[in-house]
This record gives sequence, C-alpha cells and structure tokens, in this order.
Amino acid sequence: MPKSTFFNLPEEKREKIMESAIDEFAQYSYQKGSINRIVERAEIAKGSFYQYFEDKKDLFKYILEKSGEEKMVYLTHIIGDLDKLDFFHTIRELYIGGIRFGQEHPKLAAIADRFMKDADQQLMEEMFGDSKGKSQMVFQGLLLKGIERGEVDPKIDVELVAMLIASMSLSISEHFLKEKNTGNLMDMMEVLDKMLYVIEHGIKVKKEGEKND
Amino acid sequence: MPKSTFFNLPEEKREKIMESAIDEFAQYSYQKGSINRIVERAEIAKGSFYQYFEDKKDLFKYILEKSGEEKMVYLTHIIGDLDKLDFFHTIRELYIGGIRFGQEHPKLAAIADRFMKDADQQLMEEMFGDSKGKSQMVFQGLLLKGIERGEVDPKIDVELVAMLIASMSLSISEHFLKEKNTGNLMDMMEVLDKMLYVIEHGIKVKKEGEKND
DNA sequence: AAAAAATGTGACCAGTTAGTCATATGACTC
DNA sequence: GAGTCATATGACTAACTGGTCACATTTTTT
Repeated sequence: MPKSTFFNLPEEKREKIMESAIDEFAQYSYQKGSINRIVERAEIAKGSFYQYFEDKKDLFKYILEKSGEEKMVYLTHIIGDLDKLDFFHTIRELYIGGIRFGQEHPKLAAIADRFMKDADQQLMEEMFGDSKGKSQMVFQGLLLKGIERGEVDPKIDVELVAMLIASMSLSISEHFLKEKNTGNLMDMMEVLDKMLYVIEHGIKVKKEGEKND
Repeated sequence: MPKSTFFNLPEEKREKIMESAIDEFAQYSYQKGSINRIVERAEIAKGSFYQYFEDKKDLFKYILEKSGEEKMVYLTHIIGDLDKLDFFHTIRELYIGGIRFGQEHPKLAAIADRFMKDADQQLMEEMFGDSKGKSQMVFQGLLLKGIERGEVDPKIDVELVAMLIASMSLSISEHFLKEKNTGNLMDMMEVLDKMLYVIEHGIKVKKEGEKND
C-alpha cells in the first residue's frame, strides 16, 4: 500500500503520478519500467517518490489493485446473475465485460495482461499471495457448477481445463491488444464466439446425428 | 552466427562456454541473463567472449538455433509419416516428441519456452525473421490438411484455432516444466490426452446419440 | 513568533549492465 | 631470433538501475 503521504497529496498531483506510472508500465514491463522515468514524467523528485511508496513493487501492486477494482465494475453484474445463465453464456458475458474493460482502459488492460504473461510464479505470489491465478480459480468454480448443472462434460479434468481456458483467454487478450487499430467490438465478438465454439464443441468433425446450436 | 574464432576453439572450451550460456539462460530470461556471469562461469575473459560472438543476441540466437535443430531430431520421423496418421494422432505424436525432447534437454526446452512466452514481437522477429510463431504455422498447415481429409470441423477459423492450440501448448509445456519433480512420462501422457480430448470434443456435455472414442 | 512536524529535494551510493580497447601472449613462418 | 598474426585479457567506459539521506522548505501547532 502507498504511504499516507501519497493519499494526503492534492488529487491533481496524485493523478499525475499515477498517470505517469501507468504510462510507464504500459510501455515497459514491470521489470524494465523505470522509477527514474516515472518521477521525471510526473515532475516530482526521486526522494518524494519514496515518501509516497515503499518501493517499486508497492507502486505496481497498487496499480494492479486499482486495475482489478476497475475491472470488477465491468463484471459484477454478471457475478450477481450467476444463476440466470448457463456456463457457456456466463463465460461469454465475462469475456464481453473483459473486452469492454480493455476498450475503456487499454493501458490498464495491457499492464495486467503483460504482467500475467511475464511474471514468474514467485513474483506473482509476492504480488497477490495466491499461488494459482485468480482467473483460473474463477473458471474452475464455474466449471464445477457447470458440471453439476449438467451443462459441462463431467469427464473433463476441471483443473486442467481451467488452466487451458485461462491460457486461451490470455492469448486472446493479447491478440485483441495487438490489433487495437482494428479493435472494433463487432470483430472482437466474432473472434470471441469462434473461440467459445471451439471450447464448447472441439474441432473434430461432427458425425451425422450430432446437433449444433 | 558466432565468429569463426569460436569454431576454431578446442571443443572442450567451446562446450564449456555453451554450457555456461545455457545454464545462464535456463535460469534467467534472455533479458536478464548476464554476459558477466556467463564469462565468469565459463572462465574466459569478457573480451574473449566478444571475440567469439558479435553480442548477446548473437549468442542467444545460436542457442535457439541449436536447440531447434535438436528438437527436430525428435520430430522428423513424424513429419516424414505425415500421411499415415490423422490430424489428431499427428499432433499427439508431435506433443510426445516435444515431451521427450523436454525430458532429455530440460534446459534447452526451458530456454525456448521462456523465450516464446516472454519475448515481445519485435524481439521475436529480430531472432527469427518470421512474424508469426513457427509452431502456429505448423498447426495451421496441419489443420488445413485435417479439414481437407474430413477429420477437422471445416467451420473453425483455422488461424484462430492454430493460435489457441499454440497457446495451450505453451501453457502445457510450462506446466510440465514446473512440475519436473513429478515429471514422469505416464502422468504427462495422461495430461496430454486430457488436453487433446478437450481440443477434439470440447467441454460441452454430450447429448444422447453422440459417440466417443 | 518560535518550535515542531511534515513534506520536498536531488546529489549520491553501490550495484548492475553490454560492450570496447590497448596491451599481452604464444604459436607459427621465414 | 625476428617478424607476423590470431587469440586472450581485464581494466575501463558510459549508461543505467533502485534506493537513501542530509538538508531545505513549507505547514501546523504551540
């Protein structure tokens, strides 16, 4: 957590610092992001930075937390309605929420994605405290519920599939972030639905007598 | 490519250098791997290193190339028999080859995997010259052939699915590398087959009248 | 106004990095 | 033995890094 001095700062200054930091970590990774550049861009003295934050990790953690909170805004209505939709529609809604978050906060999305991709397990644990990724845990819970309800194939290995879906999610986010020029919602939805189709049905050719939606 | 001086070196020395470098990059990433530590472990002078290699990139590229060649040894017999097996058995064989390579050359596998995961697109292109990952291209080719043969669902988006499979492959390799303590072939095969099952059939519960292998 | 507490500052530290270069070594040729 | 040439060396450079600290300034309290 930032020190109290940071929260005592006038809002303008505080936001300038946050913006500088977010710009920095959106451009560079956590590792390569430079405190020197951040304080330069924020026009504060190096020493001041260390009056506001414990260290680099403290700052980055705070950004991730804020980013997580912001993302939650896009997802809570889905989590609330968890029983109204089946597994596949639930994760579809979750992805759509994620895409909207990414469109409205591209830098935050880029920072979080890059961190998920780059960070080694040790760093992840230092930042979050939980060993397995949060999203993987969410998927795992949803899968179990989906199996109970008879929507998801009970033969699958829940943990493994959660991992696979989490990894696909990451690569699809990366894909979206990379092509932000053509990042219109329609195209994204199309890609999303194609991905969900694969998760639902697999890619093996369907024999006669099998149904489709 | 390393300079001619490197290849003129007595084999013993050459291998000591390669081993030091491989150890270094297996432990640290390309970015964080240190030439200083490499020359120290290899017991050569810093200046000597730069008599053998143009720079850090030159060395790393050479390791990746050698690693790629070595991995090919484990895959060529499959590429040769490409028409004997259907799509799903082909990629299964490819994965098994990959697993065996990883078991016999864990450091090389770790280096390549980490690089695939970490490297930004720019660096990838500097190293390989091709924009899309090699494995993704292989999957794409296999998918197209699989569709032609009526094994793979023609409704899928080939490029997207190739990307998804490539990303799953990476995360499964990572999974295997992480648990090298329990890394016995039997367990790995089980996980592999579970993953392939998902790719084949998806995770939606099967209605009556649908078949399974 | 004086004292005290809080905040701001940037030179500085010890550490790292990739890469260079003048010089030394030693092997081979004439 | 002199001359030549490829190779070996490690001190050195310049550029960074995250983090510290003695001091200056401002704000608050007495």
